[in-house]
Amino acid sequence: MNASQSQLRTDAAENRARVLAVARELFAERGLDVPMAAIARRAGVGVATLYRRFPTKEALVAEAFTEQFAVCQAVIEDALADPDPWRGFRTVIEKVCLLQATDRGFTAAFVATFPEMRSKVREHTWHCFGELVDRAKAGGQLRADFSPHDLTLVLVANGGLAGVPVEVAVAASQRLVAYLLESFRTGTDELPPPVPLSLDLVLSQGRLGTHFPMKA
Amino acid sequence: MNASQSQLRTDAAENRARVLAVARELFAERGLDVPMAAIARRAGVGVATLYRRFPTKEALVAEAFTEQFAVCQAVIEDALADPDPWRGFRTVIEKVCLLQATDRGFTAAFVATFPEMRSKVREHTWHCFGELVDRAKAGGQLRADFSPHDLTLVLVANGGLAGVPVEVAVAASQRLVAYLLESFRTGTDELPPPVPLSLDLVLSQGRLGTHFPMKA
DNA sequence: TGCTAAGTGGAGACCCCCGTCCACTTGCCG
DNA sequence: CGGCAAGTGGACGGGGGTCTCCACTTAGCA
Repeated sequence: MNASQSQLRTDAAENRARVLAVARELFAERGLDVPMAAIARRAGVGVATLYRRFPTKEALVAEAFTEQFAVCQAVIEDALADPDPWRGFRTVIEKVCLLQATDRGFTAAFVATFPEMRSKVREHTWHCFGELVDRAKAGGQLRADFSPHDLTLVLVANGGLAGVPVEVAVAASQRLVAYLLESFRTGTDELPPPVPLSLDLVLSQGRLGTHFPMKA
Repeated sequence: MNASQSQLRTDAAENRARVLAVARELFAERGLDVPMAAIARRAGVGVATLYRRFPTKEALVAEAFTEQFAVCQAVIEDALADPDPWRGFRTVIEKVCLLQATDRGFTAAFVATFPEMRSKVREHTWHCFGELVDRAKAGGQLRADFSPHDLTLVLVANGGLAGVPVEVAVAASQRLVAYLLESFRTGTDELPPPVPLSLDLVLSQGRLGTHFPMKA
């Protein structure tokens, strides 16, 4: 897992770890647009050290968020193991949205690094979620016209909360999610057709203009 | 209304108008972070001309969006005139969200300039919406625990769509809004308490970190 | 303990953006 | 049609970001 760390000198390994910790902290607090210099300063190292360990800012971001993404994946797989498909479905959305609301950099990092992830992994996760959706529909608790793309929709909408203070964002996210889940479950009205808001589409834009100021 | 324009030389007035048009276009397409130089180039003028007419980028943004904000206000007031309070309520949300989805700069401009608006106007608009909410509740079509702050929640969530290509954003926004309206109307489940996501709170942060890259 | 390769920090190259300044051009009134 | 105030464009100052370079320090093996 950490072949890179094992051949590092011990002090270097410590620095690397501290940098990563600080990066996660700052990204969560302030979003991805914190300057590399700020991370370096807070970690008590020079900028060069950052760039020695992570060739680019994007690489640092990717490394800083792999943990969170792994959590997301685990959340989905756990949900599949749940005998109650609706509870599984609901939990996935709740947990992922909570993660997103808690960490200001989450959405942008997701957009910036997800395309890089081995597409096997992406497809697998996506497939699992599809499975979950199907089961929940079969159980009759999820509306039949729910589309898996609606997950992306939820993510994007919930991502709009980045930018309000975290405590507020969490509460707001919970209320938003509650509203949406209610529609997903009890809904009977006709909806506009599901939007093929595929992840790929959202991600494709590279950096997304106004929205995800991760530079490039 | 245009005391400023009337004493402009005719060529200058034309330039001013063209700049404004181009600004609206680019802000809508790419968000507020288009460089002033880009606007100048596309308008066929030099940067100095921009700064001669608009002391600062923020001023240009404000001017470019006053129209849209006036529309929003009109939408709310029209809705109050509607005899069917639920239809009024629904229409407000639909129209405002459509506006927002159509224009990439909308959300950021709103955040950047709304605090500047004469607070009389803000309060009035806000008051009107509250009225609308009360009526819709009295009519029994809007769930009793809907909070006017939920409007902000909708705006923020829908604002998350800035950053996807416009056509997609519009369709996605429509579906999102449909989901939410369904909850607002038919909802019966208990929700987490309404979040005091007041406009002021959202706006207070000055520039909102990752999310609203309007510089300052 | 001494030597060396690994590690380090900070200056600075490079780029992009906002906003200013000033020498030049041009509409328009008399 | 001539003169001047209004208008103009592009170079430039200042700031802030990413990433590089290089002279110096230090861990850790023999």
